[in-house]
Amino acid sequence: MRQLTREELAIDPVDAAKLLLGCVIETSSPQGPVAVRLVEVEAYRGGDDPASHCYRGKTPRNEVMFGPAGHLYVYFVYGMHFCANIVCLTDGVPGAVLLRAGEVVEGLDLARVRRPAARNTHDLARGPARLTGVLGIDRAQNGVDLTAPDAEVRIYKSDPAGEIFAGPRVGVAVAMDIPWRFWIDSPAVSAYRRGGKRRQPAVS
DNA sequence: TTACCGATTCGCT
DNA sequence: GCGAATCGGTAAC
Repeated sequence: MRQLTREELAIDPVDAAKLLLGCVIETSSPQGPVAVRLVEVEAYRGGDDPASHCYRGKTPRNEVMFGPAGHLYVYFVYGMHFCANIVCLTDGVPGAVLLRAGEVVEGLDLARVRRPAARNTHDLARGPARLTGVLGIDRAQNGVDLTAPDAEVRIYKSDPAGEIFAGPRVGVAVAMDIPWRFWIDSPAVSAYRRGGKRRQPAVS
């Protein structure tokens, strides 16, 4: 298992999303390491993607997405959760891959301590905010270079992902016809929810 | 300056 | 299956 390089991640977000499936993201902390094998991701691309945070241009919040590929972009949602993205800037077009779900492969005990609400092992990192939860990622890790050998958060290439499935992104109302969500077979893949209104209205 | 709402999760029914 | 918790960015006034 070797660390991914910045060059490998400086590609189109859709290709980066497929590349990252099956890869392992690991965090170091005083309490110990936790590593997660990615089983579900989503691609976001600036310019032509209205759902992307960088669609409307550079702001202090999203400036990391306009920087070098291979860095971590962390943002705060719903007043209580963090979501993590891997930047994959190409040809000046900002893009990122949202880490949606994974399987804990190292630091299981610490992961359980960080997420006591999880019913079982597969629930620990099933969902973007849960994934940042087990890894201990918050605003402090925004902008970390995942390709640096001594970074507190790192990304490793692991076994080939196998068959890759695709579908519309979760919680996103626009571009529903474009399958920018990718996952591999795993019990840790999160449940699909349609975007737009709070909840999908009953079809009657 | 203010109001609205989101790349969500959890607990209760 | 449904609604609350909770706050920063964005757009409108």
